[in-house]
Parts: sequence; structure tokens; C-alpha cells
Amino acid sequence: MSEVEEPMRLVHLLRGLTVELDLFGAEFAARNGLHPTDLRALIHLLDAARAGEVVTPGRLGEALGLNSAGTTGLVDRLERLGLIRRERDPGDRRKVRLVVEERAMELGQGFFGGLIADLVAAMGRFDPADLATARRFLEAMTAVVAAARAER
Amino acid sequence: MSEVEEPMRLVHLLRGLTVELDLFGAEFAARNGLHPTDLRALIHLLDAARAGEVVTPGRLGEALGLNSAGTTGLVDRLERLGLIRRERDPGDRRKVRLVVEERAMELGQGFFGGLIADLVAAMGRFDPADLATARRFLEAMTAVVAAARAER
DNA sequence: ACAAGTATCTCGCTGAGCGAGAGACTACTG
DNA sequence: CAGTAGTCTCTCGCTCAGCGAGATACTTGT
Repeated sequence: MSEVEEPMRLVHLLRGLTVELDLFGAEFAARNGLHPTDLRALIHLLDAARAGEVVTPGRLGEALGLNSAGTTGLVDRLERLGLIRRERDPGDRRKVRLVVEERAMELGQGFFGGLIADLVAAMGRFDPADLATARRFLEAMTAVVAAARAER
Repeated sequence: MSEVEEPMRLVHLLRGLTVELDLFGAEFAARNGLHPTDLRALIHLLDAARAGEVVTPGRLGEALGLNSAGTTGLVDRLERLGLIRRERDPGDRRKVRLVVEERAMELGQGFFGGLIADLVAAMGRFDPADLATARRFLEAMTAVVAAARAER
């Protein structure tokens, strides 16, 4: 194995993996009458809910790279689908809290649940030292991409 | 480290990495007056060109999940930007060959070039055995996602 | 009380992508 | 070989996600 070939092979693997994950997400979204943006929003909202953070339309729009008008539309859509609910923040009445509904959790479970279980099962076939190596590797790659993004 | 925690941490790392890569791509696309779809198309076309494969609008649309009308629009856009050129297939005159222009290669280089160099440099700080492990890991995860996609 | 700042929403618009189907060409069948 | 079915691409009309500009409602500092 040449010293140049192996890294390139890994680069292509990384790209291929992101493509597969994107397609998986897009197909899941389409099957549930969502747009890719809706799914990304849902993921963001569920992550925040699990971390106990309050999400407002402003924060959500910023995370997804939408302007305020687009964000209002997105929130309208999610609300119409019964995935979230708007609630005025009692402390600062300019703000709106986006509350995740039960249905959204179930949808998220349907999306992630099976895939995560499969991924974890596949990881079970690696020994702990290898998983630690994989983790170091992924952390290094993520740091590189994040740095490239920040600098440009 | 618990036996359950480490895999979940890896799952989140994988997701985080794909998010970073997506955002990187989206920002690059926006800066060059492209839509995310255009960039995905460009990547597909460059991959095919490197592999010496002929791409037609039909194949491209299928790869990106677009219908024929959307594909025509996409190809129009890429042609207008001077990234590709349409050529009738002399063998089967129903088909159109999408020929990648020099400008597209340069754009692709601008997108991938720097990032790939950084990724490869970061990989250089791992020893070959670790890279082999990372590769096995990525191949396993890609296979899981591909299988999940195929089955649903 | 007033000005400046912040969070969200409304309005009108652009354009990506869809469904339906037309047009051009090829391949199969009797 | 004619006729018909199949394939590839494109056109037309439409829907709707997301944008820019600005209105509205509320908060904060003076």
C-alpha cells in the first residue's frame, strides 16, 4: 500500500459515507412529507431538547443558515405538521419558544433508532482499542474540516 | 469508558462530521453562486470524468434524485455557468453526453484541493496501522448505512 | 418618557424542482 | 421492413422554500 494511496482512499471513504448519510436522510424526509431542511431542523430541535436548551426561531434559523422570513416559514411548516408548538417566552415576550411535541420524538426515533442500533451493532465487532483509534481519527478529521470552514 | 457510551459517542462524531462537511460544501457553493444541488452534480460529474465514465442527464438526475424536468434545469444552469457542455451521443442520438469543462475542474480543485491536502496532512500524524483500522471502521459504517438505505 | 435595540412576522418576489406530456430516436416483433 | 413499444431528453405550467425589505411588538438604557 503506497503512502499516498491510503489517505486518498480514506478521503473518498469519508465523502462516500457523508453521501450515504445524506441520501438516507433525504429519503426518510421525503417518505414523511418533510423537506431536507425540515429534517435538519428536527434534528437540531431534538438535540437541543435532550440538552435541555431552549430554542427560538432566531436560534434555529441561524443554525440552519436561513433568514428570518425563511425561518418563519419553516416553523409554520413544522407546526402545521404537529411536530412543534410555539409558546411565548414569559420572561421576554418578544421571544418564542419552540416546544417539541411527542410526535417529533417518535419521528426522530423512527429515523435514528434503527440506524443507530445497526451502527452500534457493527461497532460491537471492533475491539475497544480499535474503537478508540477510530474515535481519535474522526475527531482529527472533524477538527480539520471545522478549521477549514472557519478560515474561509 | 462504558461499553455503551463509547459507541454512542462515535455515532455523534460521525453525525457531527457529516454536518461539518455539508456546511463546508454549502458555504463553498454559495460563495461560487451555486446551489447545493449544483455542487453535488459537479462532484458526481468530476468523479465520473476521472473514472472515464460517460454521464447523461438521465444518469445524473437519477444519482441526485431529480426528475427529468428538474434535471434539464440543472444541466441548463451548469451549462450557463460554463461548467459543462452538452454533446449528442453519436452512437445513440437520443442521448446527450455531459462534458466537463476545464473551468469545472478548476472549481473542483478549489473546493477539494485545500481541504483534501489538510485531511491528508492530518492523516500523516497517524501510523499506518491506525489508518488501516480507521479504514476498516469507515467501510463497516458505510456498509451499514448503505444496507439501511437499501432495505427501506 | 423616549430612543435605540432585538425577536418575530408579513408581503411580494425569485427560482428549484415537480407532474404531465411532447418530440426525437432506437429496438423489438411479426 | 413497417409498425409499435420503449427510451431519452426537453417544454410547459405550477407549487412552494427561501430571500430582501420592512412592519410590529416588546425590552432596555438614558
